[in-house]
Amino acid sequence: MNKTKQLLKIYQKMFDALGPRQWWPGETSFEVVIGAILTQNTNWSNVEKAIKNLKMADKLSPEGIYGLSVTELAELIRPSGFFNVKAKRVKAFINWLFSRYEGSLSKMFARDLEVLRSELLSVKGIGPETADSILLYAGNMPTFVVDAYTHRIFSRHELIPEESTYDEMKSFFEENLPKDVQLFNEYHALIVNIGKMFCKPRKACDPCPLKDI
DNA sequence: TGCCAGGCCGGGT
DNA sequence: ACCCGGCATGGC
Repeated sequence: MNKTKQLLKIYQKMFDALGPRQWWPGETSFEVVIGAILTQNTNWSNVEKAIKNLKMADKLSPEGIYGLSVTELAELIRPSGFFNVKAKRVKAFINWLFSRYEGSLSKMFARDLEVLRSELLSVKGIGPETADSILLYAGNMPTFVVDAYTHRIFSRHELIPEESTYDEMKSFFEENLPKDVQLFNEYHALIVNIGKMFCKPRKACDPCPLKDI
């Protein structure tokens, strides 16, 4: 069986197990961008509290965050953990957004995918997963998001080498799947949800929906 | 009650 | 070019 068929079969199994995920949670693309930074190595429920704080303070906008000091921002996003570093990272992104795109996500997303991706990676605090999450889930651009669950699930099933790098895994999916935003969106969402439920660190995956691949 | 969560950076080797 | 410690809250 070729890799494309295999990847689509896995997708089907996950979809059959969970149904559509409707990702990313968030009312606006800006909320998705901020959530992408805040969720770095952090449980989503904690991020929700931080987002809620920003909303209650009426600061969940480029202008709102631009007007906050790093200290004030850190206090609002405290529940998301690593709040001091994340406050700097969010501010770094916002400052860059204003200097490069006049504070406009629409202008930012009007850019070519690969160009924008490398620009995002140049912002301190935005790494490959955060950049790809922003591009795919806030910008609807066809880039595949890789994360810890992707690595854990696919290496355990011996579909990729355990020592694979981020870019190697990203290429593996992009080269063997149709370049389809909706598919990339749903595929990653399913991986994360399957991972949360069945693929814990140093624990057996049973009962794993992908058992007999 | 430790372990884990949708990473990334910077310094040391 | 890797490897590792640091960053921190909240849920189970």
